Order: sequence, then C-alpha cells, then structure tokens
Amino acid sequence: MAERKTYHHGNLRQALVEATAALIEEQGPQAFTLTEAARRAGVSAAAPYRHFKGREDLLEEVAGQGFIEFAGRLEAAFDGGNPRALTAFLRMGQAYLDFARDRPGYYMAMFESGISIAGNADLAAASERAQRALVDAAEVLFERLPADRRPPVRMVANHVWAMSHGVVELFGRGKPGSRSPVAPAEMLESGVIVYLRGLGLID
Amino acid sequence: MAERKTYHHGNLRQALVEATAALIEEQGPQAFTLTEAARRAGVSAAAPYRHFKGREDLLEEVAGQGFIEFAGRLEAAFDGGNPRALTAFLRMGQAYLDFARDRPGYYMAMFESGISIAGNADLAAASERAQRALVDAAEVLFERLPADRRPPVRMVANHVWAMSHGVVELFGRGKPGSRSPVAPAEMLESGVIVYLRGLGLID
DNA sequence: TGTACATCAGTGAACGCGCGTTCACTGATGTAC
DNA sequence: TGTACATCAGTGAACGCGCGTTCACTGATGTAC
Repeated sequence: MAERKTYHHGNLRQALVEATAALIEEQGPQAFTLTEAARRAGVSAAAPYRHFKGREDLLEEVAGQGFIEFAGRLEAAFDGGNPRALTAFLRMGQAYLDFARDRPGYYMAMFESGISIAGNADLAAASERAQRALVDAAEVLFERLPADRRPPVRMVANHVWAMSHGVVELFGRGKPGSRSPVAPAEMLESGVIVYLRGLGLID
Repeated sequence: MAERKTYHHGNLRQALVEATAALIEEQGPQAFTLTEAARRAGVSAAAPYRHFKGREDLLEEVAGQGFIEFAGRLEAAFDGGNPRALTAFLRMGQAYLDFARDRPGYYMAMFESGISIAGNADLAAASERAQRALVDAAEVLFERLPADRRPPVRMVANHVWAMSHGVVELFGRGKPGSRSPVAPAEMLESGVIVYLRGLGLID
C-alpha cells in the first residue's frame, strides 16, 4: 500500500482509517500504532496529524465508521420485518455475525479497543443507531402478540445483543482454542430460537 | 505497595501477579507493562525475570490463576445442583457476574488481553475446567427431563456462557456509555430464565 | 488563457519517553560439616 | 553452635527500539484577476 505518484495522497484520511482496521484485524487492537498506519498508507509519520488530532482520534473514526456500517447492515437485514418478522429477526442475527467476520478490524475497534464511546458525540450517535436497529426489530417481532404477553423490547434487544457479542468473542474467532466445533452462525441461531420460544413467540 | 525491609522480597512472584491484575483493572489490559508491575511490587524492573520468562509469561500466569478461581467459584455456586438444579444453575450465573465484578483484572487478562490460551497447556487446562463446570451443571439441570426432550448440554453451556460474557462486556462495566439502566445481574437472570423456558425446563 | 499568490497536505529531522530485556554484580539465605 | 560456601533473588546501569508528537519547511493545488 506504499508507493504513490503524487506528492499529495488524495485520500489519506480514508486510507489511514482502512490501514488501521487492517492492522487491528491482523494483530489485535493493541498492535495499532499511528506510525504503522502511516507507513501502510505510504506516508510519513507526521502526515496523519493533518487529518486527525492524534492516535485516539483516528481510532474513534474507525469505530465510528464501523458503527455506521454495522447499523446499516442490521437495518438492511431486518428490512422492516419482511417477509416474516421471525425470519427477518434471525437474518439480522446472522448479519451481526457477518459484520464481525467481514470487518473484524472495525468490530474490534468498536468493542475491544478501549475507546470511550460516551466521550465522543458522533460515536455515541452511531452506536445508538445500531442499538435502535435491534430495539426496533424486537418491536416489530412482538407486534402480533397480545399486549399482555409482550416482553419489554429493550430487554429483548439487550439479551440478543449480549448473546451475539458473546458468540463472536468466545466462539467467533479461533482465539480461545476454538471452544466449540459448532459454527458460530448455528450457535447464535439456535440460541435465539430457544430464547424466542421462551418468550412464547414460537410454538 | 513499595517499601520493604529485606533485600529479598519473600513473595515476589505472587506480588507481581496481583500488581498486574490491579494494573489491568485500573487502566485496561493494554496498560499493563512489566516495568510498572515491578514498580508496584517495590522492585527493580529486572527482578521479574527471576520469576517469569517475560511479559507474556506473567500475563498468562494471571489468566491461569484467574481461570482456576473462576472455575472454583462456578463449581461452588452450582454445588452439585442443590437444593434444586434450577436455583443452583441461576446461582452459577450470578457467580459468573460476581467474578467479573470482583476480579476484573483477572477477567480481562483471561478474555481481553489477547493471550493465546491454546498455546499454554496449564492455561488450556484451567480454561477447560471452567467450561466443564458449565457443561456439568447443564447436565444435572436436564437430568429430570425425559431423554427425548433433553437438549445437547454442550450447546446449552455455550449459549449460557455467551450470554454471560456478552452481559459482562456490554453492560457489566460503565464502558460503552452504560447502554442499559438494568443491572447486569437482573439482565442475565432474566435472559437465562427465558432461555431455559424455551428449552421446556420451566412451566 | 496566464500569472501571482494563498492555502493545503505533505516531508524529514528531532525530541523526550518508557518500554523489554540483558548483564555483571552483590546482599541474603540456607546448608554441610 | 559456628563457619565456609553454594545458591538464590535481588540491583542498577545500559542497550536498542519504536512510539507519539512538534516543528519549520516545501511541493502541489486552486483561485482571483
């Protein structure tokens, strides 16, 4: 990714974001350094300071872009609950895993890099959009249940998010010695189905 | 924790382990350095090398001790399933959260420090003991169900582990802007109860 | 269309820093007799 | 009980390194006229 023709890079800001994500994907969030990101973008170590306030700022931008794509994928997967709310909901769960698999650098920046989401308004907004996608989906999912049998949708969203995140962290990567022979996708789907049955949504 | 009277520390190995856990608890896994751990133990930066091969080795020892205490707590909480398997199972879930809350430095060393569990036999054994505690508990829990309605216990253990870990990571600490007003303990309990109902264990 | 000039986005050298690790050393401890 | 000596568990200085960040600079770009 080094070697460029012009003195000006042209798209350095975005190149740094992508280099950072690649770096984290390959070696973990701790391995990310501004210097190395600059090197990968083919630029001197001082150049990033034209686009970011510093190390932390770049990391937050990666996480922010991650949350936006993440939210977009969840929304697209649920697709308003079509054709059936349950199908759509399970599809959204798979989209969660797909994102973690396709964009591990972004996922780690979002959840494992130690950045403070609350301390950055843009980041907080992007993160909330992702949360809202889950809550809205739960809302649609339980619409057809009589009001007195509807669980609190926020609780459902949190449970499903927790299970999804847990599956990614514990079983999604080879990391902890591949604790299970079952694929993450099957594990999350079966877990969510059991959970929804427990809420009286199935059977 | 500095200041000691004798030239020999007396218990440096363990003091370094505890200093490391404290350091991680306060500033996250990335903040751990051998130098700082030595400083906290009141010892020169070279001293740790009398007890550990290096930075990684110390970190793995912290995680290893963590897994052993973790497994012990889970086993003790389940207590063979007394007085009732369901009560004991939920108690074990709370023990999971209690450990993460009481020993955050150890928990982070185990799950968030990027160490390779598979690459260290002691560590792998300790980690498996914790996993076995969950699987054994699930076994007891479903004993009374007729064989044809019993779910695969390993699956149950994995689902519960994933949900527990997800709750700790997403809602257990103030980190991601406290996404939920609900206490982690209630969140995990309600999640597990819904899940077990979905398996036909309740009602 | 051409030119002067302000602005932008890079460079490269330098800085201070703290890290992990090694080394020859030395003070304290424990043990053989 | 005393002493000689091997072993153990520390020290402190030194190393090479890469990091984040700053600075005066300069090449490229875009715009006013």
